[in-house]
Amino acid sequence: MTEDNKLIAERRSKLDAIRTQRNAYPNQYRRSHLAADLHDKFDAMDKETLDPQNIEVAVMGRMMSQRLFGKGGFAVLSDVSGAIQLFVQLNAIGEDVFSDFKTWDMGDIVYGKGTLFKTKTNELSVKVTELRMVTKSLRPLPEKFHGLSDQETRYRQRYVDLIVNQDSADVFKTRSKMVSHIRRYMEDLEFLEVETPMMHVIPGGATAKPFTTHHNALDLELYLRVAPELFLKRLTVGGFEKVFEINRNFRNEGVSTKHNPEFTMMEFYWAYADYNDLMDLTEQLFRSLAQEVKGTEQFSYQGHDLDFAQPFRRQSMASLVAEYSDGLSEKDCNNLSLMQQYCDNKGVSYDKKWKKGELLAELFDLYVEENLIQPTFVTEYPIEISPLSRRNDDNPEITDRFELFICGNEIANGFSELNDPEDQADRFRQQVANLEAGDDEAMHFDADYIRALEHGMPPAAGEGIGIDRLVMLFTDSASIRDVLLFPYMKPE
RNA sequence: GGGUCGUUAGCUCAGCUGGUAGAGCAGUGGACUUUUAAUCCAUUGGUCAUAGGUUCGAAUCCUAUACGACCCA
Repeated sequence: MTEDNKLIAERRSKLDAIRTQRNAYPNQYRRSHLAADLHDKFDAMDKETLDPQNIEVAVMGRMMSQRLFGKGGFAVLSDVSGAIQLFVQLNAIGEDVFSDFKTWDMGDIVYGKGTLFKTKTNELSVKVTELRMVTKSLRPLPEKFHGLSDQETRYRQRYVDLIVNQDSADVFKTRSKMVSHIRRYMEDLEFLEVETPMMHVIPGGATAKPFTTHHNALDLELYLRVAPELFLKRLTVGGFEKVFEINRNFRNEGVSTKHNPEFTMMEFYWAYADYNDLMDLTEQLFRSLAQEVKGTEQFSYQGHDLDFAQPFRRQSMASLVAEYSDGLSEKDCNNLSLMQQYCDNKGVSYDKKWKKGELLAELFDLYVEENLIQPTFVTEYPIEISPLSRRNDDNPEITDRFELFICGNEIANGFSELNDPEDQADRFRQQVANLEAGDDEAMHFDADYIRALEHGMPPAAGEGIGIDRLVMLFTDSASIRDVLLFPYMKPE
């Protein structure tokens, strides 16, 4: 990229000229209205009614277009709410200001004061009596018609993307609205919002590879958290019976259209509830989100029509594998050698060390996941892949756990919590064995967490909801990068 | 990690089987006091991602690298 091209040099010399005459970066100008306020109030009023009132307003924003002709011209200012047009006439502002105005560039930030009127084509505009550039833009904006479409530039220079692509700005406004709605929804249910550590001495709460960092003064290896789970559950021991946290997690894994190294989750824990209560809450939350964001419970994502008004399907993992694989029955899914035979026949590769739950999960990944378009709670997760979940009372091989899939994407993961300290210690030991066998996603032994459980954790259920993926769903975004203001990118 | 595609002016894009680099917008100069992708006339602007190679000659062919997009694991 040429840093000092001619366009920038020209703008810089205009700035230098301004500096010799006045403060080039003034901050005493104030607007009276946002663009959208003016449109809301006056768009409906006809010219004959509006013009004679001589309503005085002051607006500020980035100049996005300028159309000059002889002794007059129009400029469109864009502010956070929308855009408003200025009508600039030589007679009204004088020769000096007008000739100055003619040198301004797209992207300059401008203050305009004057009276409201409607143009011939009935567009609400400000007939300017006072005009001032408040910030010079030194870099040219992308062309106005095609905008900025280069994905890489959009992600790396999000500020430019936000200036020129209204769609992109709308995605992030929607994201903010969703997070705010979720927070309010949880508070209304009397969940308490808390913040727990991002830097962990013992990584835990999910099977995932952590980032490491180092505390200099303490000469201590620390891990960026992969999940807040174990801390939030300690809080239920402490008597906070309903807690939630909306915050960042960090996982040292691949980057894809569905994975960013740092991502946002809401996790919540609810004492005296079980995983069925979680599914009910989730379903209602998602419905109310759909109403809030979309205004309807029917909408589409990447060409798939979704209907959140229907009850979300709830189906066991084994029954889904039976449904989508070709030839395995639900009963077969409880038999390791039958599943291995099936894989051998189909040419599906697997690890001989896998237990039946692990192999079942693999088959689920392979055959089922991508087919789950309508919201589906997948239940009865095998114990082997659920080290923190409560064992089912009737079947010790499965846990009271679910994951929610929509359009083939995992959106949420929840379960009745394991609150038996001895069972939990056993499962940690199993994870440590996996870790020592080379599984770098396995969990560490967290002795303090066991100590907390030994004080007695109330029976509880907890869930994590991937906020980024949820935002993708509600903004019809194909890539997680489209819903992250500053997605991870390799250095330029 | 593997595969496919992409990278040309500030932006959006052309550029055929190798023969001196193009357009629109933006910019600059000029005309125009109700335009809205304003219009009209004139005009500036390039390390063709990077590094090698083939060739009399490379944006174009070959190799490697970087970054990105998409698909797969």
